[in-house]
Amino acid sequence: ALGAGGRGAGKGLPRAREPWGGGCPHPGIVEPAGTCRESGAMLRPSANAPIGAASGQDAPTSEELEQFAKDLKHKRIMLGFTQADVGLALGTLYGKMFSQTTICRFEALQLSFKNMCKLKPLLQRWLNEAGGTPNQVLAQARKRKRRTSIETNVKGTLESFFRKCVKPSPQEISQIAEDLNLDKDVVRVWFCNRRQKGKRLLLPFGNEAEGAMYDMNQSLMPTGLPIPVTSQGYSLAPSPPVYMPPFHKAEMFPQALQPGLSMSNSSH
DNA sequence: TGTATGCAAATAAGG
DNA sequence: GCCTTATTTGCATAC
Repeated sequence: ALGAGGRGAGKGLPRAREPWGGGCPHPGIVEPAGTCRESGAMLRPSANAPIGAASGQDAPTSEELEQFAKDLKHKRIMLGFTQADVGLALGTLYGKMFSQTTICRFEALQLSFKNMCKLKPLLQRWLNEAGGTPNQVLAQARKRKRRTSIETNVKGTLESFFRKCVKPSPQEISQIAEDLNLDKDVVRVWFCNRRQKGKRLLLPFGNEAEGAMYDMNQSLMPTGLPIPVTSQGYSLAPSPPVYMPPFHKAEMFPQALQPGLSMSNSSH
């Protein structure tokens, strides 16, 4: 199945790689959503202060994390492991698998400070034992549900449902899931995330006209294409799977939506 | 082929 | 059990 995930990724708008000292008030760690907003998890300690709230008593300083990330990368390369190897090893050795992406972001200091602190012990352990041979493999290395890739046309259909009703009832969700042959939870989470996205997209532009289009408690009148209706009374996607979201401005200025993106377009 | 990154699915926490 | 909000994590893909 083709996910919508990465098309266009890595191109023109690189996620700001805050090099632990950039313009952000919290230099170093890239915040998850990328803004410098003051979130508890994102609070970054001052250069020399130990982190208190981030991850417990002996949380590392940002300098320590930075050094550790460097060491990790260095040793990994020395030993001939790829980022994917490391992520896999964490799963087979310690029961918590990670993707190449996560390892990459750890090395590049692109995770939140809190997240860095959380992952460090595992990676530290791997680092300490990397030279040896794995002696035990955990059967269940993956706990997190595998990410579902929703096909583009199915997404289009979901968007159509969403435009008609942003908050379907559990029964409606079940029906939609059945219609689309998706897991009910996948549909439920999709609507949650979609509502979240809608709100996020509205923020940078205040309550402009587009904002008025979005009411969390109201079904929306489709503004554009007619939407076919199933026998159950739910609309089906219009044949063109491509949905033009009502938040055009946001789409035009993704930096504003991805706070992690730097307007200065820092390159890596 | 390994790494970097946009977008969004999944999860955590609190209500 | 479901919601919202915040955050973590990975798929897909460009480099």
